[in-house]
Formats: sequence, structure tokens, C-alpha cells
Amino acid sequence: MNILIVEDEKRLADALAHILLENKYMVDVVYDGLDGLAYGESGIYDCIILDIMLPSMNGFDVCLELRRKKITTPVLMLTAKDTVQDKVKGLDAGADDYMTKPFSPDELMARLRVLTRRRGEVILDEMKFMDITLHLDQSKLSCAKNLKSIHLNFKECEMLKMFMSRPEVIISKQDLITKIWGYDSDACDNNVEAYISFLRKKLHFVESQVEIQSIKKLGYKLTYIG
Amino acid sequence: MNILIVEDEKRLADALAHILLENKYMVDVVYDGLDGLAYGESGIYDCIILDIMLPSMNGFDVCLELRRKKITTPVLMLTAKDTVQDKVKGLDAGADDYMTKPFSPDELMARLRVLTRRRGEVILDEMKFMDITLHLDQSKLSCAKNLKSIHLNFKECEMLKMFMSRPEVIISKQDLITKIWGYDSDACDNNVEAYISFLRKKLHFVESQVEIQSIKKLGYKLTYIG
DNA sequence: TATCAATTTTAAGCTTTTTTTAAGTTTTTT
DNA sequence: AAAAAACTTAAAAAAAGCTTAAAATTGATA
Repeated sequence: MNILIVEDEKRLADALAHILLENKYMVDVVYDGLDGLAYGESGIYDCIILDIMLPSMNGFDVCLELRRKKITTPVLMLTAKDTVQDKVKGLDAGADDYMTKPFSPDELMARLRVLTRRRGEVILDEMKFMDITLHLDQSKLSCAKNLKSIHLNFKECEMLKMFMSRPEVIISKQDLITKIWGYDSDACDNNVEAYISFLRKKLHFVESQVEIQSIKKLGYKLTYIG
Repeated sequence: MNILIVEDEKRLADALAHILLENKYMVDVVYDGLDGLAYGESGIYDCIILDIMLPSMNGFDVCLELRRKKITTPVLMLTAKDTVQDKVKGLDAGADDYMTKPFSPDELMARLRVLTRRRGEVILDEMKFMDITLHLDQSKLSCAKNLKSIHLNFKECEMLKMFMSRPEVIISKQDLITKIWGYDSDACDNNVEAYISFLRKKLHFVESQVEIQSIKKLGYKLTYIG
């Protein structure tokens, strides 16, 4: 899970990053609005935590601009501006949640979980697509029509999760790298290819009709072959 | 837009309903947990506003039960319980937002807009012109009148994209070269011609009435032949 | 701290797909 | 009819992707 923090108070930003890292998120931090916009535009984050009063471009405008560019990454505004007007303005600018400082870390984590889980999907549950089920709490993959199931290791699980959250959509190798290996990792395409190969073997093992198709130069997608 | 209010304080429930009605929502109100669950299970609502302390079944359990039954309707918890633990509990039970009483009607409306705006916001990554559709997310070309579709490779896709973004407009070979092969490539006209040929074959394969016409010395354009 | 198992990375050889090239045709223009 | 431009196609070359085994790393356990 990748989080972008856009916050100019360095001390707060670092504290926040620290809390997130403890909770197994991958974190990038930038300290002004234009950087926030540039990073956010990459579309690789699962959530953006956005302050409002920022150098170079304020949070409202950053959010508006992201939405104008069809970036749908959830945005959580975290700010000292606590009037009802500000909240309404932020939410109507396209933010998905709005918290005021000072805040409770526990509540922030809970709201972050809301924004990063798919609607209605209670955490520690399972994901399904056609005949396969990914048991997130057990890191196991199973197939509806037979009783076989198989263990997935961490990276296999993260990767399959990405595919299952957007089936039939092409996901690029670069996206997989930044979301699974991290923004500044030096993983190369071959790392992805190796894991794709592992996953395919396991999908085949459970006798699923779901497969990972590769689209040259663009990436991979999960699809069902009827 | 349909909203379900689950709230046992009749006066508050009515006030809330009144505000929502003023904002052009359709509203149903129930006064206890089991009724809330029964109504919610119908899946017809665009959002459920849920109190926690309720007769017969509390709001946490109503929400958990809805999620267990795969009801994904957004839930906004609106309650007097204002501790951080309660907020975390509510959000982790599957609620999408959590507001405490007393609340600002404006903020409530803003948060309701957030929860209801993502509905029906389906991002279709495709381009259409007359009877053909280019599925960018799948690198596929299909034709309206029949079920055939065919895979396009990267350069074919880029080229068709250029034509479809400006149908009926003549695009020169040089333009195609600089946009597809790059500014400093040494691709020649014949490269373009080869790809035009590939594309024509595929347009023919899907039995489209759209064709790529060549205008000597000037370039090519996409056009429909009635 | 040493050991073991699991996970992750690396690298090499192999397969497939895409892209380029080039030669022979066809069409259009003069 | 000749010249220029465009078309088509096969096959050569290049790029991208696949698979696997082995090496390296990590993390848990004794």
C-alpha cells in the first residue's frame, strides 16, 4: 500500500510517515503543493494525505487539479482549517475525507483503511473474481470448483491483490514495481516477470480458468477464459 | 438518490429527513436496528445514515451484517458516541464515514455527496468513431455490428488512436512518424505504409465501414463509408 | 550466534511477438 | 506510357517476455 503525504510542516510529516511505516504502508513525502500534484499525477498511490496551507499551491487546488486530470486516488485532507466552510470546500473539491488537526493517529489509520479498502470490503476478508478466491487473512488462493488451495508468499499475494482489485484492466510493470517493490527500488522488469510466472503456476495448480494475460509493452491483466 | 435513515430519536430522524428532502434526496426512515438491516439488505439505497445506539440491534452489528451479506451501499455513521475507539470500531465494521452529534447539516450534506458521487462513475477507457471502438485498456479493436474483436499491438494502437482522436482530418506521414516513432527516429514513409496496411487488414477483419483513406502526397484520414 | 527454511533476486537460455526491411505490385498523376 | 507514390508481403532482425535453477537474503528458532 502506497501513501503520499503532502505536508509542509516537516516535523509533522515525518511523524506521520513514521506512523504509516509502522503500519506497513509504503510512504512518500513531499513538502509543497506543486510537488504533491506532480507525484499524485503518477496515479500510483492508494491514498494521498493532503494538507491545505502549502507553499506554491494550496491543497484545494491540488485536489481539484488531480480530479480534473481524472486521477481518482482517494484524498484525505488533514489540516488545521476546521470551519464547516473549509470542510465543505475540501470535500467538494474532490477529497474523500477531511480531518482536522490535532488528530488521533488511531482515527487517521481507521479512516485510511476505509479509503484504501474497496467499498463494502471489510478488512481481513477475501477477494473473489470468477472462480478464484484470494484469502487475504491466510495468504491462500483457492478455486471454486475444486478443493485445492495453495499458499502465496507476500509478494505473490500483493500482486494478485492488485490484479483482483481491477480485473480485466491492464496494469503496467512499472505500476507493479512501484506498488510492490516501492517507489525507489531498483527492481527491474524481470522481477515482475518472475512473479507473474510464479502466480501463473499457482493459478494453474488450483485449476482456475482465470489467467494473467500479458499485453506486450503495456503490462498484464487478469481475465477469465470461458 | 435514495437515502435510508436508521435513527431511533424520532425528532432528529425527522429533522434529518427534512434536510435531505430539501436537497432533493428520496428518504426512508426506520427507527430500529433490525428494520435498518432489513431495509438496507434490499440494496436499493445510495447511502445509509446509521445511528449506533438503537433498539433491537446496534449500528455496529447492522453494518457488519450488511457487509457480511455483500451489501456495498455506503454507510455513514452518525452518532453521539464520540470516542476514538468508537470511531475506529465503526469504520472497521465497514462504515465509510463517521460523524458525531451534534453535527453541521452542511458538513453532513458534503460528506453525503462524497459517498454518493462515486456511484456510476465508471471510467471507460475507450474511443469510438462510427461503428468502431478502440478499447485502450485492452488494446483491442471491435466493431459495433458484430462480435468480432481483434488485438492491436502497440504501434497499431498508437496509430489508430491518432486517427480516432481526429477523424476525417488528414494526418501526414511525417506527423505519424514523429508521434509514434519519435522525433529523432530514422523511420521512413514505408514504415508508416506497412502499419497502415496492418490496420486496414484489421479494420476489414472486424467488418467495419470505417476505412483509412490515403490522400496522395498529404497523408491519411479516417472516414466512414455509408 | 548458528542454522534452517522460506522468500526474493539474479541470470541465462529460450520462445514469442513486434518491428523493420526490402522487393515486387498496384495505383495515380502527369 | 513513364514516373512517382503508395501498397502488400514475407522474412530478417530486434525486442519483449517466459521459465528455471541457483545464489543471496531474510527471518525465525534453537
